[in-house]
Amino acid sequence: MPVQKISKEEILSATLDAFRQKGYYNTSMEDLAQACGLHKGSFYHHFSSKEALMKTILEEMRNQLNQYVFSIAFDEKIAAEKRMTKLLMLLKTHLLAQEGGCFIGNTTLETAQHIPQFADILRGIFADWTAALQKIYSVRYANDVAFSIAQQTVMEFQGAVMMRNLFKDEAILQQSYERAMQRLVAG
Amino acid sequence: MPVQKISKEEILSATLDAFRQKGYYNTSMEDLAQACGLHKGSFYHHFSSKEALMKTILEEMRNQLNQYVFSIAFDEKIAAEKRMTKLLMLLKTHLLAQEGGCFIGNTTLETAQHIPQFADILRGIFADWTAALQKIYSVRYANDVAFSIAQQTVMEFQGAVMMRNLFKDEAILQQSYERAMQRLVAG
DNA sequence: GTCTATATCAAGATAGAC
DNA sequence: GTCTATCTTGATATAGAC
Repeated sequence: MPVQKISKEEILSATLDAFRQKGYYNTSMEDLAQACGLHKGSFYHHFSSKEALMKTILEEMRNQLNQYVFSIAFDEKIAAEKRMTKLLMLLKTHLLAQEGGCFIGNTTLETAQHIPQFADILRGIFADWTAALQKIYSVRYANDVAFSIAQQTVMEFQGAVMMRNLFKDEAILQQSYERAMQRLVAG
Repeated sequence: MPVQKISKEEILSATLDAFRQKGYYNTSMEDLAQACGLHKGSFYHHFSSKEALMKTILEEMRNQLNQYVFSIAFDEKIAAEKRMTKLLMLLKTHLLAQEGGCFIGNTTLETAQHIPQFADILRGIFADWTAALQKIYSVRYANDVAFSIAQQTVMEFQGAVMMRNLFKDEAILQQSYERAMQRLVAG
């Protein structure tokens, strides 16, 4: 009898990396299977389709971000600046691990226009993200202003990741982090 | 003898729209041919491959942007605020016409990591774009600061287009335009 | 649960008639 | 220059042995 080569969590992690590096449409089921050390046929035992896999990854990503990253914003025992630093650092760990761009941003641009299932989850992630930053910025600004600045920080992050990858210049991302922080302490 | 159904310019324009709406990998040669009112086989008479077509579109886009959009930034006879308004308005016309996101941003995220030919042109476009905004911001800031703010404006634009499309909210883009302007007049 | 083999289909690309 | 027909490849997905 065959041995279990890989767990569900490992599959989600390995295929997430594959998608991050090559994008949704340009990653084949063959690529995904190989990333898991499986043969193509075996992969279908775990996920019935590429779309089903991606949907699971997106839902899992949303849960992880809420549980481990965005939750920090609401911990009022910690100073706002500290919360911001921590949140920005963790965003990097969760969204920019390994090579490739921001998985959430890439997937949004590639699929949100024509795969409503994905768009719904992605909207949820961006809404949670914005709400978390809004919570932090709200120590300095009225709620509506804080929301607007939070949105700006999210947008700038997305653009910064793109430019960082295109120009291979880590400083671009770093500067956008500093601006996010300045809006909190200087503003 | 058959009639010329479509000119090179018309092909570039029609296929640009197709790519904008469905992305690079998710747009087939069949899609591209149909967008031109041609049959698949006929399309190869004009372009030898999808990659060759996209490369031509990107080069043409770079020329058009320089000629009709970015050039405005260097016209010192016009007031800086006026130049900014005009440039932002024209960016919309050239990059966000019709449905779909920002053609340049989408193509960058989808292809720049693994198609160096495209990455080179895209880097050129973003460099020109940043230099144009830097020129305008330089009426108020030292050159290095102006560069940094220009970069920020580009990144925010990219993120704003993404969020606008995801949330179907035109105001998101409008707000980022206003911030780009405020950095020039308030700062 | 994983493997090999295969069915099915769409995509990129070419050939030759008109 | 455009058409139809076809080749070839690669991708999604399934079947059945182990």
